[in-house]
Amino acid sequence: MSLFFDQVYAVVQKIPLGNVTSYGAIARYLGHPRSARMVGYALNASHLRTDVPAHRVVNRNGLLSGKHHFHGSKLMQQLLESEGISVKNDQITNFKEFFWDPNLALPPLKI
DNA sequence: CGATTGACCGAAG
DNA sequence: CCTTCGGCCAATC
Repeated sequence: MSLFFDQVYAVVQKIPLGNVTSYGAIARYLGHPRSARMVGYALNASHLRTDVPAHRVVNRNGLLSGKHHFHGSKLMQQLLESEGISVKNDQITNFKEFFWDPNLALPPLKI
């Protein structure tokens, strides 16, 4: 199993309930600032894992870019709204307030 | 084995 | 403000 994928899952699991983060933020935290696509790819492979709240990960604009990959297109929005996050037109309102940056909240992996 | 494709991001024009 | 482009790396064709 790829270590990078596993790292992604570990970070996503640490996202506090009611907060969201972006693919790029996770990628940067893992030391791959320009491998945000790999984060998305990793989440695509997280279909089997129920312990990975992928709905809390959106793109840098707060847009639900991955909603199509959920069981239902509206499931992602419903999950976010159930956590107190408002979603309008596939976009998180006040995204900036709900944003959770692992680079600030978590201790750095490498010194 | 080369080409294409992603749940992306940032910089440049 | 909007569009274009390069980069990143794995999986699929």
